[in-house]
This record gives sequence, structure tokens and C-alpha cells, in this order.
Amino acid sequence: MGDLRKTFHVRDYDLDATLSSGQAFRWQQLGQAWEGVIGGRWVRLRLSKGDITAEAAKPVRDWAWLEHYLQLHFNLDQALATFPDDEPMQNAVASFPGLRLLRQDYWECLASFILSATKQIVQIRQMVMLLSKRYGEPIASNDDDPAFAFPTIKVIAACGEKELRECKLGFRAPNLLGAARDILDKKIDLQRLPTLTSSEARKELMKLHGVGPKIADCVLLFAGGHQEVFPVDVWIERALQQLYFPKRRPSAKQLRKFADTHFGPYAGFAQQYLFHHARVHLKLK
DNA sequence: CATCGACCTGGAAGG
DNA sequence: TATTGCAGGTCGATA
Repeated sequence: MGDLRKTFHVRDYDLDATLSSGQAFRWQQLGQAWEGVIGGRWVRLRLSKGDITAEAAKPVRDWAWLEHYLQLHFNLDQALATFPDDEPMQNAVASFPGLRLLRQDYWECLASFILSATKQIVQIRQMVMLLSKRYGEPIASNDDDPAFAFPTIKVIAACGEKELRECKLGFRAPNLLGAARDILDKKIDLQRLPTLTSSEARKELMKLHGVGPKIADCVLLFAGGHQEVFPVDVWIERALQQLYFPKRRPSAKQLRKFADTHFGPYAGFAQQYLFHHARVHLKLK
């Protein structure tokens, strides 16, 4: 039959940092708990004393989807050991030891980052929520209101630009629409992405309307699990600039080159630490 | 190639 | 309370 609850023992897992660090946009903190939707399922997560307790709305027979999403089996120590031994990196890790990378659905991740262009995390969440409420399937939750799955490619592709703009997407509306239609038109095959190398997958993703290097890299890192990929956005640019080149002012291209060689095989994971640390603790600009 | 403006709009910041 | 400046990017045009 399955259970409504399940407890996972974890070591060094900072749920708060992980779910609020701007890699996923479907999580809401209520008191000590986090509520969100993973695929077609609503869940409530709570971390206490080294245990993550999950609560579902309907009995769950197999929790593999959650373990996979949260990457519970991931060997954190092994990854951390590859990070460069310099002060900025060590500080970033020290301020959120236990920050993790999630493993998200390709389409939801892609769509979310298409929406992320020149928006703050709160606003991105807002857009994702509006879209889900309006175009996603309602699913059972333990709250008074139902939850909503993220809308499918097909449903988005069938929308008009104008209705998408009503979800506060602004100029991102045609980009989301274009990408959804490109996928339906088989300009690229999302199903095939996991079989490709990161540079091949990157090229594929960039064929989509409104998808450039930054968004492609986010999808590779947050959905594809390509942990060596290092998305460069304005925050990371500022953080690298301030932390590693306080005197000079290197070009974006030089920063990218530095990042590609400096951070090692888990560069993307390192990036997540730098990003979160910078966002929470640093006055940038 | 590097640089530059256009593209929407909500919600802060400083007058 | 009205105004201004800005925000996890991408695309196309320009020397």
C-alpha cells in the first residue's frame, strides 16, 4: 500500500539553504517545514536532528523519486574534497556546509530558467506559481488548497502569448512559448539529453528559442547533473570579481576562463556555494 | 568578435 | 504618495 510518511537519515544536509538557494522555484517555507511539488506529487519536508521527514498527500510505495530529487545518496565529502583550497571557496563552504544540488525535471528546470531573465528569485517563484496554478494539473495536498503540477510542454505550447503575459512573464512569455513549441516541433529531443555529453547537450538546448549559454548551463547542472558545468550570471560575475580579483576588473570572458580551470570537476557545485554565500552574506556591486 | 540597446513589469529605494 | 532605477538573460544590429 505504501506510507504517507518516510524518514531519511542524512548527514550534512542543509535543507533550508538547498531549497532557497535559487536552483528550484517551487518551494515554500511554512514554519519549520518546506512544501513543494516534485513532478506530480505534493510533499512536505522537515529536517530535524539529522533526519529528513517527508510527508505525502497520498500513500507512497516507492520513495525513489524523492531520494533522487534530493540526491540523498550523493557523496558530499568526495565533492568537497575536489574544491580549490583557497579562502573564498573555503569561506563559502563554511557558511553553508550541507548545501546540496537538487536533481530536477528537465522541462520544469528549463522553463523556470527561461523565466529567470533579469528577475529576482522571489519574482521567479511568483511566475512559476502563477503558471502552475493556471495551467498545471491540480494534485492532492495536505493543505486546504490543492497543489498544482508544473504545466506540461503541450499545455504551454498551446497557450497564446497574451495569456502567458497575464502570469507576469513580460518579455519572457514569447521565449517560454517559443521553447515549448520548438520542443513539440522536435527541434530537439529532451528525452535524449541524458545520453549526451554536457557540451553536446548544451548545443542542443541552445537551439531553443530564448535559451542561451546561461540558461543551458543551469539546466545541465540542475536537471542533468553535469556538476562540472559552471553557469555564469551577474551574481557569480560579481562574486568572482570581488572574491578573486578585488583589484583588477577582468572581463566576463576572463572570469569564465578562470572559472573553467580553477574549480575542478565539481565546478558547478562549487558555483552553487559561491552563489548562495554571495547572495546571503556579501554586499556586491 | 566585443559592445549595446531593446524587451515587460512589479515592487523597492530615496526624494 | 509620485518617480525612478533595476532585476540569475538573450537576440539582433553595428564597427
